[in-house]
Amino acid sequence: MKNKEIYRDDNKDSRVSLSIGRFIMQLRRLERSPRSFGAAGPLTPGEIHTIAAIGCKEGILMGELAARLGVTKGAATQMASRLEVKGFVRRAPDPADARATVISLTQTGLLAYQAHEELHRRFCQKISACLSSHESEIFVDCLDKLCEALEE
Amino acid sequence: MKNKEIYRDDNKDSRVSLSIGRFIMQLRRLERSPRSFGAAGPLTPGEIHTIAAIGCKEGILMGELAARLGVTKGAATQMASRLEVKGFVRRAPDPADARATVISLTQTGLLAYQAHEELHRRFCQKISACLSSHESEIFVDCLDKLCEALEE
DNA sequence: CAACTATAGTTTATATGCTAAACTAAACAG
DNA sequence: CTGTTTAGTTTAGCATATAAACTATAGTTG
Repeated sequence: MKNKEIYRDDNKDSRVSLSIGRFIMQLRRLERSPRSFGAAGPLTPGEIHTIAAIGCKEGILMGELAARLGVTKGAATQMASRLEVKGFVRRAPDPADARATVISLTQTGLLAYQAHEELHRRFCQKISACLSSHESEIFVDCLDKLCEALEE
Repeated sequence: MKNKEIYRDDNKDSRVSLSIGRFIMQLRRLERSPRSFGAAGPLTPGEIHTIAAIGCKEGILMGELAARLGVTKGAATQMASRLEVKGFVRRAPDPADARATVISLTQTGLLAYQAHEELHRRFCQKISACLSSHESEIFVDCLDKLCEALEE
């Protein structure tokens, strides 16, 4: 009886961990492929994530961008440079602090940003179609708990 | 009233999408740092994942390894080469098919594998401590649903 | 005020983790 | 037997970072 209980616990946890593993694989798959956003031509995952982060906040500074993306300032600078060359963003000195750089989207960048937002909206709709309110709540709760657990 | 309903729906879905986003950031953070497994010295995420995939199945073929990891055969070969140089795996021709290569763990590789398994066990216990049976069930269900949705 | 420290961003070199393409040898099909 | 497919390997290149070194600016202290 007691043994059976332990068995069930183990089974439950590896079911969860298996599903998490699959979810992660799926996320990885999605994260790997360049795709088109608007009329902007193909953009790598990193590029569109950066555009999205810039589009979220008017007049973001380079250091803020780095923080938002969770990368080093060097990485953010390199990506911003690349997107500037491609015509998606503009860099300008910050009037309030001569050391700082303000990054903004060009018209092309804005198109890409908007296309990404639309995709995001579609994703949210998909979630809506899949999960009930109750499920969503529990899912968010579990995922947040998992994130906390992963902190250690 | 109807408008309010839509508002609530949007809020629900962006809660989910926000949590997923956070989860992804956390995964990224974890995926970036080499760590020690057993007495094996530091191993990159890719290395330990490959060791884990090899350890899972006795006498895995290179193509199977690639499939399991969700990468190209070329990528699998390169990683196996690297791990062979480091002494974690062995490569041998498959007796059943001269084109094929069988990959197995060395003693060092096995130590790393076992250490990773122990970590995995700890993770499962952590999940156990965090989530009730009911939560787990719903969580798994949601994850599986989202995986399917993400296929498109 | 000057000297020192901290900070923002940039640049460079390097590592990790892939992919595609080209190639070789073996297996399979007709 | 010939032609096609398949397994693995190798090479070149790309994406996405990091650390370190650097320059210029801002802040702090005496």
